[in-house]
Order: sequence, then C-alpha cells, then structure tokens
Amino acid sequence: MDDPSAQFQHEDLIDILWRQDVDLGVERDIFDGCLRQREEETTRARERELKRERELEMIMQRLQKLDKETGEFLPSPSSVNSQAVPLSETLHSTVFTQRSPVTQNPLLSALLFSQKSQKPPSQEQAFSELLSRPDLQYYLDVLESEASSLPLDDITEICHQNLPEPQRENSTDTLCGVTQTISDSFEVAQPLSSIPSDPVEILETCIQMFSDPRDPTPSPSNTIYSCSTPENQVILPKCQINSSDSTLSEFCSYTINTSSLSKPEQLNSAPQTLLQFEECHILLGFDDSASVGSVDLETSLYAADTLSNGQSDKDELESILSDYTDLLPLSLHSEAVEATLCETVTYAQHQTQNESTPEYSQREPQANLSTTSGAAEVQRVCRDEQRAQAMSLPFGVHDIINLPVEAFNEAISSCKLNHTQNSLIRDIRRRGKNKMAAQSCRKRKMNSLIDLEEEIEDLKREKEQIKEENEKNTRELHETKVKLRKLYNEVFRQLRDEHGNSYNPREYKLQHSTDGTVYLLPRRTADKTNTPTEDLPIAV
DNA sequence: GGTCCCTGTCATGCC
DNA sequence: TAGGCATGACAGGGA
Repeated sequence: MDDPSAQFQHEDLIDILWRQDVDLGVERDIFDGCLRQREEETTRARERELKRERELEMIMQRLQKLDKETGEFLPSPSSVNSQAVPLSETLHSTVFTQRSPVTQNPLLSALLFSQKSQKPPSQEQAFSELLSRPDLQYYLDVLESEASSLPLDDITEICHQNLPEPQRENSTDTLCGVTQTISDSFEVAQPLSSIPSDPVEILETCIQMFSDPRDPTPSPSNTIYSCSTPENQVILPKCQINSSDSTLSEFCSYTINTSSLSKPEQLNSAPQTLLQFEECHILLGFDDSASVGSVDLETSLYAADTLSNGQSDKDELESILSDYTDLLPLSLHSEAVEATLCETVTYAQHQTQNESTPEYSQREPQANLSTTSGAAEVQRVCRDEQRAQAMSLPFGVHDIINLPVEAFNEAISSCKLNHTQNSLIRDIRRRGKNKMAAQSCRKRKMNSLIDLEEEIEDLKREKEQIKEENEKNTRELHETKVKLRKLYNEVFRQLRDEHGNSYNPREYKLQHSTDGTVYLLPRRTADKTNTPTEDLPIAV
C-alpha cells in the first residue's frame, strides 16, 4: 500500500464499489472507516465529558453537604461571579460552568482567578485537568467525611494509606500541585504576606474557609473578592494580613469593606477577632493611639477639619460623637485618644453653645479685650450653677434662662418645687435675663459711642469743607469787587458832559437802579439826600 | 493703694 | 398684671 499508484487504485476501487452499493440503497459512511473511527472517538470523548461532569456535580453536592453541616451556605457561582466580573467572565464558561468544588469556594476562586490575567492559558487547562484527577477527588471525599473530626495531618495520612498504589505515588505530587496553585494565588493576591510553605497548612486554611461557621453571610467571598476590587487593592497590601489566618483576614476585610464600622455589634461579637485585629495592627506597625486611624482616620480628620473651620454645627459634632461612641465598645481606643476626643467634642460643643447663645455672641467684643475677665465671668456663671446644684434644681441654668415663658412656667409647675427653689429659679432667670440685657445695653451704648464718635468725625470733616468753601467764596468775592472797580472806572472815564468834558469821579458817581438803569449822580447831593437832584439824574 | 475697666446685679421705668 | 426690656447706678474683681 506504500505505492501511491496502488493507493489510488485501492481508493478508486472502493469508490467504484460504493457507487454500486449506493445504487443498491446502501450508504457510503458505513464503509468509511476513518469517518466511523472519528465518530467513535467523538462519542467516547462526549461520554468522558459527561462522566467528568457527573463526578464534578457529585463533588459539588458533597461539598455543599459539608457546608450545611457546618451551618454555612456557600454562595452560588453567579453571586460570586457578580462580585468578580473582571476575573471570571472568561473563566465562567470554562471552569464555573463545570461547577468545580474549588470554584465553588470563593476563597479558592478568588485566589486562583485573581491572577487569571497573569496566568497563561495552559495553567487554566492544567487546573481543569487537576480537578479531574481521581486522587484529588479521593482527597476531597476524605475531607468531606473527616474534616470535622480529624486533623488535616490525619486526613492526609488516611489518604496515603487508602489510596491505590498508582494513585498513592502521585498523591503527594497532586497535593503539592494543588497547594502550589493556591500558594501562587496567594503570592499574587498578597505579595507581602507570609505564605505557608507547607501544603498541609495551605489546605488547612482552605478548609477553614470552607467550614467557617462564624459568619453566616458569604464572608469569604466578600473577603477575597473585595480585596480584588480596585478600592481595596490599595488597602490590602498595607494590612499585610497573614494568609494563614483566615479569621483575621476576614475581619480586616470586613472592616475595610464596611470602612465606617457601622456594625459594632458584629465586632463585639467576636472578641477573639478583635484581639486578632489588634494584633494585626501591631503587625502593621500601628501603635495604640493610631489604632483607630485605619478604621476611622477619615472621621478623625474630618472632625479636626470641621473644628478648625470655625466650629462646625452641632449636628456634625453629634454625628462625630456618635461615631466615636459607637467605636468605644470596641476598646480599640487608647485612653489618650479618647480623652482628647472628649475634650475636643466638649470644647466644640461649648463653642457651639456659646455661638448659639446671644449672651456670648454679644459679649464677643468685650471678651476680646480681656481674657481674664472671661475666667471671672465663668466663675460668676458657675455661681448660679452652684446654687442650682445646691438646691437640686431639675433644670440647667441655660434652660432656666433661655426657655420661653410658657415652657418655663409649665416646667416649674410640672416639677414640685418648694418656695426657695421657686424663688431661686426665678432669680436665676431674672438675673440671667438682666445680665443679657445689660450686655446688650452696654453693647448698644458702646455702639452708640462709636456712632457718636463717627458722627463727630463727620461733622469735623463737614466743617472743614464749609470753611474751605467760605474761603473760596471770599476770594471770589474779592476778585469780583476788583473787577467791578475796574469796570466802574472804565465806564466813568468814558462819560462826557455836553461840552465834551469828563466827569470828576470825586464829584459824581454811578448808581445802579433795580430796573437796570444806571444813573450819574453828584456825590455830594447823593451823599446828603441819597436822591437825585433836579439837574440829575443823568442816565448813562 | 489708687485707678481704670469689665462684668454682674439691683432698682426703676416703660411697653 | 406679669414678664421682658432698657438703663442708670453700684459693687466686685482683676490688671
């Protein structure tokens, strides 16, 4: 058959025979050996795939059963995928659809797929093949049945003893392969963490993640997938969470995820976790005073910022205070931080109260004049406070003074006060009101003085302006007189009598009447009678 | 120790 | 008429 011509003749002969058979009603593919062989291979491959899927489903069901025993419900692949879309979109069609027990576990999924982009395709294929290894299946079966009762070392020993000899030879390599895969994932996800070198430790960590009953919510998925989110990728490496401590990493992740610590009761429910968290802070190099920094540093900075911005409003301060009081049961604060916080909030509240009270707002200019007077004022204020406390008054001085009349009367009538208390409370109110009135009065008086001083300055300026105007008018008047004199002399020089002689200015003068007529009057007659003579006037 | 300034308090009148 | 306001006067305390 090596001869090409013979091969051609053989195939040609088959073709001729096929045509004859077709004519007799027989199909060609029955005689096509290659095609039949390919179909058989395809069928076998399909059967193998179905068998593998059945095995994987059995493993999945066993693992789910294991989870139910520990009281934990693993998240569905869809929910896991929803939190790791960029990681699992491409793998979903290959691995997740196989419902792998490893992919069913969020920790392993995240660890394995977090570096999917960095992993070559051959590694994914090797991972798929790894899941189909019967020795690994055997490990998982043993883990399912004995994980709750036996330590992992014993489980490993059982696997070694009960495995068939050929599988036992590869079991260690298989386990090492699995753990190496997980370890690689850890190294990618947490490059700064300390990875257990022992495969047993790594598997133990995985088992803890499988069977951790503390958190009914799918916390592992939150833990790891949240670590893979962009906003937490910055935080996680800083934490340097020990990968072997799943509880610690879970708590840190939860803390990072919540970031506002809005669920302190959950934190209180796990004192051990808190202790580990503190150890985590120690591991991170945080001192006690900064122990709140990572969890509420933003709030602290916000509080400091708002306080530095002119004492923010009371609601914000109360919000901050409530945030800190929520954190207080955590015992994560050092006493120094707590004391500083209390002082800050108290001071801010005092400032807020002062600003809200007209008494203090009106006192501001005077308070700036003397700081020591403020201390004396505090003592005076405390005098009524002490009186109120001594008489066991049910209200504060501030309320006594600032309550409206109706509310005040209702309050003192609702409380059974004796005569002394009633008298004192009314005196306190009267003094307080009068004190505020006196302050207002003094402020008005001061403002009035300031206004009067300003008015004096204005009047002085106005006087100067009038004086300057008067001087100007005097100058202008003088200039006008000079001009008028010149004009007078000029007109007088031009006057002539009937003989053509000019008039003597010492004997005659010009007089301007109201109708605009100018008369020439003899000076002597005009001076004596102040009326024109018979020979006069002479109109000019 | 006297003086000045600030503040609280009282008394009084007015609204 | 009670309560609040305005204001002069006085006293205490600090600088």
